[in-house]
Amino acid sequence: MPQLSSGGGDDQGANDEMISFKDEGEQDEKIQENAFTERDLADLKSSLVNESETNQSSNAVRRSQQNEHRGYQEKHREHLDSVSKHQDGGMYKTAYPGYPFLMLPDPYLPNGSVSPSSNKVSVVQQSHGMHPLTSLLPYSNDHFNPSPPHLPTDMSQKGVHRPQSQDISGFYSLPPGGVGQMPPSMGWFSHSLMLGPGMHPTGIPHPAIMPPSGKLDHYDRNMYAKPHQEPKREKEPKKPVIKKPLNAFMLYMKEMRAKVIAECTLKESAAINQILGRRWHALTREEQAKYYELARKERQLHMQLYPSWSARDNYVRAGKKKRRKREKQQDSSADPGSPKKCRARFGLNQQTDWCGPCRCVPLGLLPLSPSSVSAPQPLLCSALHALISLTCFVTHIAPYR
DNA sequence: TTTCCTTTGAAGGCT
DNA sequence: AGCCTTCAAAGGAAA
Repeated sequence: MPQLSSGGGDDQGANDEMISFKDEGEQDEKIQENAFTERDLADLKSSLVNESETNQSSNAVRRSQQNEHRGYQEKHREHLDSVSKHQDGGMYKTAYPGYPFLMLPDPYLPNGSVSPSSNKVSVVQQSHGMHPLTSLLPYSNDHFNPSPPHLPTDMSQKGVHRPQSQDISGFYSLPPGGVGQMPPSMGWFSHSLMLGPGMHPTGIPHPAIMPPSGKLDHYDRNMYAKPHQEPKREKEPKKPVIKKPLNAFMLYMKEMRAKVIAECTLKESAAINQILGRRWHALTREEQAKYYELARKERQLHMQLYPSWSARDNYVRAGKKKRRKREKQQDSSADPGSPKKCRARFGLNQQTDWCGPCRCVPLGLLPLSPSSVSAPQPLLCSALHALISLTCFVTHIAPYR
């Protein structure tokens, strides 16, 4: 992972982003060619720009929380400034002044996430005595403890997912509602920078560690306990799963999903993701840069916490999926009217297909399923697509040109 | 209960 | 180097 080879603010990471931006530039051109109207763009941009205002006005509870945060933020600003200097030459302070306090949900916690636009904002969590600020930070530090009983001092100690530590087990004996339940959020800086001197970040359980079930509810505090400490367990705890760090788009999705759901009254994630994908392309580079930078920090912290982790570790379904894909390809080669081929044949973009993103005609209504489209039917499919595309253009695209 | 859908980006493997 | 595959999140739908 070359982009992580150096400490914060590494040039390699910047290069990566330059590449990304180059791609984005190409994508911007694509967008202009595609069916994105100026009105769409304006709406999207204005909505993005005004998001914070909207959030504030629409969520009194959160506003009060933010007021509460302010003092805490200022309290920590000096600390964070020094952090910025160490990690990024203070870039966050200058480029993204509020960065560490971005209300991004935890990228690793499926249940405890908190987002500015999310309706999952948990007042309950804060009522448990947690400082509200903690919900604003991008990482979880479920096991944050200002005075942990056993501080691992061995800097060579690696990934916390290894069930080797009585050191770690101490973090799980925190009472419910205490700091041990601090939800999503302590950011990339938290482990290494907020736990006090002597605390190595890799000595702390991390939210990226997920139980095999993927549900944090089932997160067992004894997961890391030595076997002899828990002599009688009906089942041997399975190896916890360390999730991939979220990329820029995933972070953006997490933040914006609730907003899109509210705006579009859609619930189907696939449709929402299509919209979010289009909005992502509509973002300016500066707006995207915020998420690229967050993602870079995610990767950096993830690598610090789990140096030996590989994305390959989670390729559990590889064999299964490969097999299925091969079978599908075989089916599709036998069936010239498969959806993908059909769409490709008639020049409908797989990603921006009008039938999909605008949802004016559910794809499911099209005769595109392999079972229903056979060799002689592409003509019908073509005609339908032409009709649908025309209708879609007239109703959704043309009026805004 | 499990898998699919749908998006973008990162990473790893293969050619 | 370029391509392909998988997985990150999300939750309803389908199998």
